[in-house]
Amino acid sequence: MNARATIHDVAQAAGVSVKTVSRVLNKERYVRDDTRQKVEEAVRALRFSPSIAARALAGRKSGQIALLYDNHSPYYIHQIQQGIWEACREEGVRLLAQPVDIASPDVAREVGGLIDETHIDGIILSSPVTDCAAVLEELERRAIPFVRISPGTNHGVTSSVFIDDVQAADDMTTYLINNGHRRIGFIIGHSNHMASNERLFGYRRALDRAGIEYEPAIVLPGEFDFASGVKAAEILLGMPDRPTAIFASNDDMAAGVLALAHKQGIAVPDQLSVAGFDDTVLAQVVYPPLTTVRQPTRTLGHTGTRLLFTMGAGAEHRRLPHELIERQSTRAISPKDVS
Amino acid sequence: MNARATIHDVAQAAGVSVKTVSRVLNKERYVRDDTRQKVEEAVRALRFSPSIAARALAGRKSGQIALLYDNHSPYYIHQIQQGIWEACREEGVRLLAQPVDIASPDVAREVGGLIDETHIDGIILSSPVTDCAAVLEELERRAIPFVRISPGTNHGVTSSVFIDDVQAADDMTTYLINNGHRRIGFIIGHSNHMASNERLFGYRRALDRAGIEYEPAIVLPGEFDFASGVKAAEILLGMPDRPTAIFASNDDMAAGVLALAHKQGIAVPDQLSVAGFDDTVLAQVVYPPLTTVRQPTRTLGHTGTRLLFTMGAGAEHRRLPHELIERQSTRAISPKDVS
DNA sequence: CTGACGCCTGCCAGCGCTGTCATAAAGCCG
DNA sequence: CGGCTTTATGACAGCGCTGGCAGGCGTCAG
Repeated sequence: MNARATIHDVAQAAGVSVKTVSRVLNKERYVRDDTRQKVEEAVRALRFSPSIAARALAGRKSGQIALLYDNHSPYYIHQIQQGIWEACREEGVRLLAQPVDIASPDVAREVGGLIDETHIDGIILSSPVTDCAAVLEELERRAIPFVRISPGTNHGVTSSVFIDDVQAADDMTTYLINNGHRRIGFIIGHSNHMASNERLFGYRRALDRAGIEYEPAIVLPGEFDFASGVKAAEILLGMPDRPTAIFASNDDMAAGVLALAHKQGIAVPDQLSVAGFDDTVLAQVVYPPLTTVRQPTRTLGHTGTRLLFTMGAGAEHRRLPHELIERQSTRAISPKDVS
Repeated sequence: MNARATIHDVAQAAGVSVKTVSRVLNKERYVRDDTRQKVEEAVRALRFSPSIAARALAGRKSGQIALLYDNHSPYYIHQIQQGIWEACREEGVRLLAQPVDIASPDVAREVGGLIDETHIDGIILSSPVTDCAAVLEELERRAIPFVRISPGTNHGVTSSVFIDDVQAADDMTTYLINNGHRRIGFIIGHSNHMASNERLFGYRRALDRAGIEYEPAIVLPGEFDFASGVKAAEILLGMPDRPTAIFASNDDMAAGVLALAHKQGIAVPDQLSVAGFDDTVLAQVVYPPLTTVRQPTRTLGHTGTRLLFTMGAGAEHRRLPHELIERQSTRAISPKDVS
């Protein structure tokens, strides 16, 4: 009752050899149906769960994968994680969530240590770890399968899942333009996320197409967090001729803009339109709820994990659809509204 | 270079036996200083990381602990996790974060499976898993050490960390009363969190002490999430004689109240004071920033983990201080303000 | 000088599984 | 029916580490 059951106990209970139990557990071929059933019954009766440790030691795989992240938006990584977990559960695989510091000189060693210690047989990288050269190198040296979620760079040999950040930012910018906005402030994301550049590029592309001149003065750097959104907003809203709309590269920064607008008594969306990106829970929690680009975070995690499990078939790059979500933080203006 | 280094490689490189290497790795006594240094050098040179799997299999401990959670506030568990991770890193222990569903009839089996599979040597329970009878029973049957973060019930044999929820809610209510509020709406937390009752109790205690009658009509159930905050607010703010203040049992629900107030054009804090609980990041992200009770989440996680590591010394129950954080969502009213 | 004891190190078994190989039974073909 | 392949099962070694034990050496009291 107290001591854990081992494969030997199961074998004895089922009247077969340990190897046969092992075969059943690993769904191998060449086990007669009635044998399989006997074993399965014994497993249930003894509440047997195979030791990952013993498995990892004896075999080639451990049934564990790891998620590496260095992302400061809890909502974002929470949702990614959720999707990964679901996929893992379907597959009976355990997940190790591991935060890393991609700026640290020891990242590679740490990731290497993680692999050696835990015998994980696959890794999921979330942005911005996806583009950390030291980590990628280490993973390749060890020839461990991995997939990347929202990577910024292309990579032939390994799978990835992502959305079209350029097009998404273009869509949002175009939406604002179609709503009559001509001066649209933009807050760039954290410089270590490749997506930041792509979103900026999409913004510029939409502007270009509409024949609106790009104004560097109303394009400010940010770091994907609330505080940097406030900071950028302080500059943008302090301008004598302030933009009529602000498009922030993620929801956290958009929330910062909203907060400052409230504080300064600028009505959103009546006097200022604000748009975000990601559609994390945050977008609906602030007031007014944010018009934003919905990124299917959960699905990104889920799909990425599935790709990892089916890696044998070669690298696959899957683009998932994004969606513009119109809420109450943006409004159409007529040209005469512009001061 | 490619194949992982084993303890044998290290032993050979250092010119000692594997057992001696093992002694150095485990900081055992009885190793000469120069031997220790030779070994440590070899470890560094070979970039050796001991296999957790082999350790777990051979020895009594695996150097892994798990965090069990079933909490839908990403900010909250993120911060708890943060604290735990720091403590783990100090100790060279790996953390497995595991979501569970305490309402599922299989929780116990799942937790048991986790223990069997991973050989973890300790568990941290976060609320509300802290009070899930099935889980507690399973853990006790297996005699695995665990600590509880913010448990609702007392438990002699195992350590815990918590804040005084009753006092904290009392403090906040008293603060509102001292600001002239007499009709204070209250939104209860999720019924499966013991803290919910305690906060309600603190609210009532403060009311009692001030000689204010308890009005069941303005005390509504919630579920610790944004949506339930909105729902409760719809009722409270729809009353002909609505409360002048609303105290929500956590920040997520307070954010819901804020959102509805905005939508209905009720100015916060001028026409309505709103208070939250937890002081997660969310409290500063909404507008106006929430007056709330700061719970030292990170420290709760860190302290809990330390208690787990030092469990041998017997169970310890540690109460951490809370703090009332005054921001802009509350305001004093004079009696005549009341309609 | 001897014995007792503390310090340091190495040998070996074995943790709970899977891989490899051997072997037996069953199916198939002309 | 003999020789072939396919299916089904078991024996056994060994993954990388630690626990238990044996044993050598130095120190110190008697």
